[in-house]
Amino acid sequence: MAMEILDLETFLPYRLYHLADLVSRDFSRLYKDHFGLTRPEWRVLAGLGQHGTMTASALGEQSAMHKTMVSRAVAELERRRWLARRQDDSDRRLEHLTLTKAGAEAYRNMVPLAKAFEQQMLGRLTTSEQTALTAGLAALERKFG
Amino acid sequence: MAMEILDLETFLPYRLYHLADLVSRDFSRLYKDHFGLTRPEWRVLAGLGQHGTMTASALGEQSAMHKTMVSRAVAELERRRWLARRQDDSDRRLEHLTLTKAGAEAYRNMVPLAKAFEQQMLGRLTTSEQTALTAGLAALERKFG
DNA sequence: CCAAACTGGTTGCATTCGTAACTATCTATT
DNA sequence: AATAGATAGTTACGAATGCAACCAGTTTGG
Repeated sequence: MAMEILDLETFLPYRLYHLADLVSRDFSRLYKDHFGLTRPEWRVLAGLGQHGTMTASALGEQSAMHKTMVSRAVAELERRRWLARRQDDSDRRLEHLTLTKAGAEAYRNMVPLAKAFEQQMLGRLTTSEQTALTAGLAALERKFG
Repeated sequence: MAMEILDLETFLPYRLYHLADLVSRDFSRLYKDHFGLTRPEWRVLAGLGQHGTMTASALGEQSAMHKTMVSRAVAELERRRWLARRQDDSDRRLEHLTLTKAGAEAYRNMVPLAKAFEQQMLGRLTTSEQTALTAGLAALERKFG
């Protein structure tokens, strides 16, 4: 077969996707097994924990989620009483979302686990590998994001 | 709120996933719009184009796909007459898959598009950024894959 | 040999997710 | 004001995916 070949293993989009899938699958056990959260729910929790109060659209922008996913994740976390909604006074389309005590508590428990996961991940790399990785990702983000 | 904060934007699993999602979504237009393929179908095409003849399990391993996805993608490509199955003589559970003329033709058309995409992606980065990126990804792959 | 365990591949079912259409509200133009 | 166009968020539906159960064929150990 005298045709030009594409080597899948070294093809950048494939490598990225595959790695992200592996890591994400691994990480998801943290919030799935320990807290029974889906990925969108975890992201909403993370967003509100980090920023205090946000609207659904702001959440969507910050964590790169489609508004339908935000909507469903918020509904579920509200059902659990992990967050509360408050209507905006001047614009009644807007809802300000905040973690409840229980939600903040869950966030507080989650953060060290997440950081430990990341550390364990980076810990497997040498310092120069870590630098290369973050520099490379940052470069891609600058051009893509 | 005096709690430890996790910064989502710089959290490695999130960054990886988000970038991969952006790139993959962008790249998928190539095989979706031009050839009407799904991602699993594209990967099967790529695997067979690269390796000539493979079994379904080999495809699954090479391209990190669940065997159900391989099975469905193979069925669809067979329906299109882009690949053909041949039973193994000594082990009748095995099927050897090969691209047909039409499948090879599609592959031949696809490869330059994929390479151009990758080049365009890398082209936005400086040489040292490219080196950093591939080194960083390779390091992660060594420890994770 | 023959039952038990294993492997390649398919199918049914439940979950996840994205697109598009919808409701309600707000803004801008006239 | 009144209407047209935008925006926040929800919902309904379809497509993609994963898990588990399954079938057919093969290997292994008594």
